[in-house]
Amino acid sequence: MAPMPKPADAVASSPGSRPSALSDDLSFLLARANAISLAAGNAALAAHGLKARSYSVLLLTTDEARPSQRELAEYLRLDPSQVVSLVDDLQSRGLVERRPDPADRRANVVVATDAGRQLAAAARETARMAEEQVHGQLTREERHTLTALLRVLAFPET
Amino acid sequence: MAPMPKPADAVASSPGSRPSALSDDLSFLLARANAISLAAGNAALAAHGLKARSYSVLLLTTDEARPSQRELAEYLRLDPSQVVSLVDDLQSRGLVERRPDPADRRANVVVATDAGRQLAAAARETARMAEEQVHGQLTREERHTLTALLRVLAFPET
DNA sequence: CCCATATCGTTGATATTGTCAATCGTTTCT
DNA sequence: AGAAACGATTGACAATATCAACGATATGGG
Repeated sequence: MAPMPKPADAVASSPGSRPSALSDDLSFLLARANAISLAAGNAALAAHGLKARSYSVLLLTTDEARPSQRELAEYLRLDPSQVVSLVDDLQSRGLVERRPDPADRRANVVVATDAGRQLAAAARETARMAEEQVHGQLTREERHTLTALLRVLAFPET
Repeated sequence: MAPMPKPADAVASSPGSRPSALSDDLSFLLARANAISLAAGNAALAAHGLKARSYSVLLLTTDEARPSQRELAEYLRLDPSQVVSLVDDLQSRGLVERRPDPADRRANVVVATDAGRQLAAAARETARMAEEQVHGQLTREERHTLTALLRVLAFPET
């Protein structure tokens, strides 16, 4: 059982093939991998009239947690005003509803409608397949490792 | 020697603490981790009058590989027209030069000036420290693993 | 209880970034 | 040589990000 995946390295010096200045920079790799993943996701979700953004909002509103807009903004790292637009759009399509938070009348709880849940389920399937293609080079175990490591960066303790 | 880092999972059901719908979605974690990393990088690099974008361009032009603008665009996943703007900016500040590619008169090779190299070195230090803060939760070995895995996603074979 | 202060959602203005088509000069293919 | 492809550039436009301000509530201290 190999602890270190070690996927085909030895990138040392194919001359001129790939600039090396950033090739081991975690931030850069993060940016590039994200760009690729995002492009694939958007392309796939377009079939449902969604983008990565609207998809993630929709999916979160199917959750038990019943997030408020502020919570959505924080979780997705968006400005609250962007969440307004996203929810406006989803709501206008009948996929989502704004409900007053009984505990705090300033806040809106956003919750998916039946249609929203239905679309979310379909889109989730599509997204899953798109990811499969993007992450296909990794074994299941590698993906688990990657997920765990990314979670540390994505949700820092301090 | 623990093969799997396994950083504090069991996120099963702390009620209301964190929406779970996306918490194990690789694409989402990628996006969020990148957003955090990018924000930290931009904040740090601002001290040098740079952003993540301009920094990465500048850094690549200090490389031996002497990238053309097209190569920069491809590597950074930018539209060629965006590279024009970035190089324009750096050039107007005397950090970078456009040189005709002797092998192809259509192409420009972009190369850092002495001032550019000097700034790049300083900025690199700054960036390194900023990353240290972002990735501080990971051990050195975990970072290596993460880098290797991300490289597979960032530079797919097929 | 009342006031000062903070929060949530919203709007609007503005900047930054992303995307696309068209063009010029050059290269490549046949 | 001529046709097609390519690199850089420009310009137009869409999408996204960032910020300040506001009305409606909440909250905490006096």
